[in-house]
Order: sequence, then C-alpha cells, then structure tokens
Amino acid sequence: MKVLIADDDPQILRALSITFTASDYDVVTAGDGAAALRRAAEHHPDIVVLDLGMPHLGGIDVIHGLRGWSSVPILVISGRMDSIDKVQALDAGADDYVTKPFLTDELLARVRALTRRRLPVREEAGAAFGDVRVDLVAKSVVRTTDGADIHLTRTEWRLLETLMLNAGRLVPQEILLTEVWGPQHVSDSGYLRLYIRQLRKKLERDPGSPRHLLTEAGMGYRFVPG
Amino acid sequence: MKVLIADDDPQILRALSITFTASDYDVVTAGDGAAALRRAAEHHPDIVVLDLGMPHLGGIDVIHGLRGWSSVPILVISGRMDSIDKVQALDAGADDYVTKPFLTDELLARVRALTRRRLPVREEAGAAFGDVRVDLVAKSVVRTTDGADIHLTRTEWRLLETLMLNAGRLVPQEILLTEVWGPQHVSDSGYLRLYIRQLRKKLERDPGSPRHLLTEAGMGYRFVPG
DNA sequence: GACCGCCGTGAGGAAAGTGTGAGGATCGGC
DNA sequence: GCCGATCCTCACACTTTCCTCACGGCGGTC
Repeated sequence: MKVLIADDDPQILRALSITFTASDYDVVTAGDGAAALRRAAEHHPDIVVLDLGMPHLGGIDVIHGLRGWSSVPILVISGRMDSIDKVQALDAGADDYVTKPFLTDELLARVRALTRRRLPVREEAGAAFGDVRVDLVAKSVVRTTDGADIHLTRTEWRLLETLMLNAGRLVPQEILLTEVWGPQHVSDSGYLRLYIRQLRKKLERDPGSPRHLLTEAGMGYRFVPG
Repeated sequence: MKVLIADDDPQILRALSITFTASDYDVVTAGDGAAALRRAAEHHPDIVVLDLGMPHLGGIDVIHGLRGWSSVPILVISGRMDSIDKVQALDAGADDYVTKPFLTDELLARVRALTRRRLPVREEAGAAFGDVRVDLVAKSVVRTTDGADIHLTRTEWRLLETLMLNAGRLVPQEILLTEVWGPQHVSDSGYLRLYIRQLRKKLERDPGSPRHLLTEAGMGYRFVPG
C-alpha cells in the first residue's frame, strides 16, 4: 500500500513518514502542491494525505488537479477548523478531513477506512489465450474471433479457475479433484477427464491437440497462457 | 438519495431528519440498533448515519451487522472523542466518524463525500436493450416501440438494479437474495425464480427465450445489455 | 509384440436446477 | 371492511448439468 504525503512543513512531513513507514506503508513525500501532483502522477499512490495550507499551489488546487484524472482517496489535514474550509475541501473532492492536532492512531484508522473501500473493486482477473478471453470475476468467456459468448457450467468454471490460478504450474489430479469436487471425492478420475475435455472443446482452437490445457500423464494437468 | 438515521435520542433524530429532508434526502429513522438493522434491510439506504451510543445493540454491533451483507457507507456520530472509540468504529467498518457537537454543514459535506463515490456508477445507470429503455435513477421503464410506460414493483426494481449494476457479470443467487430480500432471507430460491420471470415478462421481447436476463444453472443470473 | 496403465471419446440415464401455472397470504388506500 | 396490488407458496413439467459405463488409442515395459 503506497501513500503520498504532501505538507510544506518538513517536520510534519518527517513525522508522518515515520508513522506510515512503521505501519508498513510505502511512503512518497511532496513539499508543495506542484510536487504533490507530479508525485501522484509518477507513483500512483493508493491514498493521498494532503495538507491544506501549502503556499503557491494550495491544497484545494491539488484536489482539483488530482480529481481531473484520478479517483485516489484524499485525506486532508488542516489547521483550520472552520466549517467553511471543511465543506470546501470535501466538496472539491476530498474524502476525509482531519484537523490538527490529531492523534496518529485516528489518522491511521481513517486511512485504513478509505483504502478498504477500494480493495473489493479489484481488477478483472483473467487472461486471453488462443481464440478466447476469460474473465474469472465476471465469469465470462468471449471468443475473440467473432465476439461470441461461450457458456461454461459451474463445474467447468471451478476446474478452469483452479488451473488458471496456478497458471504455468503443474496441478496434480488430487488437487484438482479436491478443489472442484470437495475433499471427499471419489478416487476414480473419470469425470476429471470428462471436464478437461469439455473445457478443451470450448476453449481450445484444436481440441484434438490442445495448446493451453495440457495433460501430464500420471501426474495432472497444466494451464499455459499466451 | 435515501439516508438511514439511527439515534436513540428522539430530539437529535428529529433535528437530523429535518436537516436531511431540507437537503432533499429521503429519510428513514431508527430509534435503536435492532431497528437500524431491520430498516436497512427493508429500505436499502444509500448512506447510514449512526449514533454510536445506543443502548442494547450498540453502534459497533450495528456496523458489524450491516457489514455482514452490505457495503453501504456508514457515518458514525458519537459524543466520545477518545481515539480508541474512533479507531474501533472505523476498523469495524465505518467510513467516517464525527464527534458531537458538530455543524450540520460539515455533516452534510461528509455525507456528500461518502455518497459521491457511488454516484458515477449510478449516474450513468440505465440502459436500452431489446424493446425497452431502463433508467435506474428515475426508476422508469419505457417501451421504445410505442413509448408506453412499464410499471415495475419495488421488489422487481431491486432485483433489476442489482443485475444491471453488475451488467455483464454473473451474479450468484446468494448475492441476489441478499441484495433484494436482506441478509436473513429464506434459503430456498423459489421467489427469486418468480421475480426473474416477472422481469422477463415485462422487459424481454420473447420471455420464453430471454436475451438479456440470462440463467446460469447452478450459479446465478446475468444481465447482458445491448 | 503382447501386456498394462493411462488418457480421450461417445452415448445415455440420474440428479439437480429452472420455468410455469394457479392460488393463498399480506399490505395499504379508500 | 373491501378491494386491488404485491408478495409469496406449492406442485409439476421441463431443461440443464452431472456422472457412469464401456470402448479405443497411445506410449511405456518386459
């Protein structure tokens, strides 16, 4: 998790750096508004902690600048307690506002709250290979040649998911059976072969000689992307 | 925009209701923790304003209860200024923490900041497909062939909304049930099928072979726009 | 070259899941 | 209390999915 801290007071900057570093954040600092915008563009932080009272390019300007292209959470720190300042900063696009002096425990908790919300919106897990593009989150397969949707059943998804999450690695049959059919599956692997075939039929260009869902005789199967 | 306000002090409850109503929010109130959870499940608010100091089922419990099934933004109001209380509430899943006494301007600004994050999704929420145009914000469905209004019930809207906000993605039955019928829905999915049918009857050109509200046996349903 | 383990293939029936129709319970407005 | 709209229950037909079984091919081993 990467945090950008922007403050014109070197002492506060230093103190906050130590605080966040101690909590296992990667810290990027900026001493003024212009630097904050530059740093944000370079480093793509997960959260921005911003002092409102910076000279030249002020905090509000930085918020506007950031919001032009980024939706990164912004936590504003300010000495001003006036309601008008808070409203202005929040409506400009800030997500939280803390007044000095503040306790580091609270600041860290607020940062956690802000970053937590972004986590579930993780990027699409998936891959494109052969003639298809697979999205594990949306549970969709699209054939890239003609854009047609390819339908997979529940068991097919579970199997493909297990293989794709171990892309490139050999996955033993025992593991596949456990992941797809649960811990008390039947030892015989008849249906595993069946579903591998189904996946090849649906995903491989030439199911007869698969290029991505490979068999390793006596051991298991391997998914090779690309 | 709908706000759920939970506070055991009727005076504060009343004052906040007036404040939010004056800002064009739909207001739902709850006098204790248990009522707050019930109301949230019924009304699906866009934001929850929660007093931490309620008897019996306290604010922290309500946060935990809500977070079990909902990601609605939660703003906590509390008389306690201790850092420990703030950290506890924020880490339990609250998104913001305001101490009494507070200025209503600031409270409203913070509520705006919290709801803003969801807006971009909702603003462009709506789509035209098949013979209909659906507007999730205005809650209106118009048949494009003859301009006739199509009426949907509350439950039908919730179901359609959940599906459309996840357009293209497979939505598991469990998620649909939780989003539409609340966290303690009956496990059997008899009525889910019923309402899917209702939606198809009203929205699909040929309800017998749906093109936009698709079934994925054993997994869930998927809304496909276009 | 015959045996043997392993994998791919095809078809078909059991099981699970879904669509459908009718009808009863519940709620709110008049 | 009546009525219509809405929500939910139940039983049954149908579709999809899952799994079983038997057979043929391939490669390694003796």
